[in-house]
Amino acid sequence: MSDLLERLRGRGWRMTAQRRVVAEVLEGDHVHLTADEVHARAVERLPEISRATVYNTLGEMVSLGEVIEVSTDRRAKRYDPNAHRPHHHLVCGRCGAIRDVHPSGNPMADLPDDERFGFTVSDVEVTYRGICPNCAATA
Amino acid sequence: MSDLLERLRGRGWRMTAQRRVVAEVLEGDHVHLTADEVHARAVERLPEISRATVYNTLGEMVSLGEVIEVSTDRRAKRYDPNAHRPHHHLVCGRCGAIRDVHPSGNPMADLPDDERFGFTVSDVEVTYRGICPNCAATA
DNA sequence: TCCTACATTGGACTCAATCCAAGTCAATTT
DNA sequence: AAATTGACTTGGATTGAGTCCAATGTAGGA
Ligand SMILES: [Mn+2]
Ligand SMILES: [Mn+2]
Ligand SMILES: [Zn+2]
Ligand SMILES: [Zn+2]
Repeated sequence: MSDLLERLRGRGWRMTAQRRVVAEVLEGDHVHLTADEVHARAVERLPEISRATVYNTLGEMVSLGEVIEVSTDRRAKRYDPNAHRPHHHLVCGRCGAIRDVHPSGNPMADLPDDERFGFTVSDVEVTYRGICPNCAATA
Repeated sequence: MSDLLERLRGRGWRMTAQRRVVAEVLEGDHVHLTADEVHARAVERLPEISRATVYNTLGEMVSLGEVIEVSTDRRAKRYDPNAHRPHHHLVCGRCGAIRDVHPSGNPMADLPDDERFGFTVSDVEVTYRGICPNCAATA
């Protein structure tokens, strides 16, 4: 049963078939689907669901903090249900595979005061890039 | 005289008025202009320059490694002539101001082997987010 | 069961970027 | 200096991701 769905229900959401399938599609670890991928999988369960609703639902999940948006390239945004454990991303430059990673240390502490230009720094986002073992094998 | 322009000339580029003004617009530190901003400034010097040429020229500078593309948000890409000293970015979430920063330490060393999933990691990109002093003052 | 505020829908629209065929021109050759 | 030619430039059409909207449908409370 959907962990994400349970949390959303608990927030007093009006539950609809559309929202249910979107939440169900986002189950799992290392899930980073585009809106169109979410839509394609949702359609398998609920053929009449529209792209607009998928966008609406994902957008609401994001503003509720239950899903995060990930932009590792300039293509479509990806939607990540792993919102409750802060993490960064490791991306394969060949096939686009994305893994959640948890670096040791705090990258924010690595920014010296004299490199802050008077900014109040509140967040840091780290993207590691490389080649995944699968692509390395099929070199 | 343009440092960037000198490097491009040295690579055997056919020199045109259009390429010259694009290179000149990209002079300076902490420069992170969008293609449209580059175009607007280029038009002041060469009124008939087209958007397509600005895109072409920026794209070539990028593939020559003389300019880097920066995507700190989902809006237009930004073009950064500071390609020869690796750096990261500090971004104001309110006004979009971008500063070049050089964190101490090597963020790539912060990714433990058991968090690499067999990837060959070749690059890391860090974006610090916060509020700039200007925006903090006009809170 | 009825009501209505909220949710869904398809299509039009935006924005950044790319593509293209036709025209232009920088640099080499004669 | 003129001719040549392949690279460069141009405006407009096209694409891709996402947003907006007015009309329609419906979940959940009364
Ligand atoms: Mn993730
Ligand atoms: Mn920069
Ligand atoms: Zn791969
Ligand atoms: Zn600011």
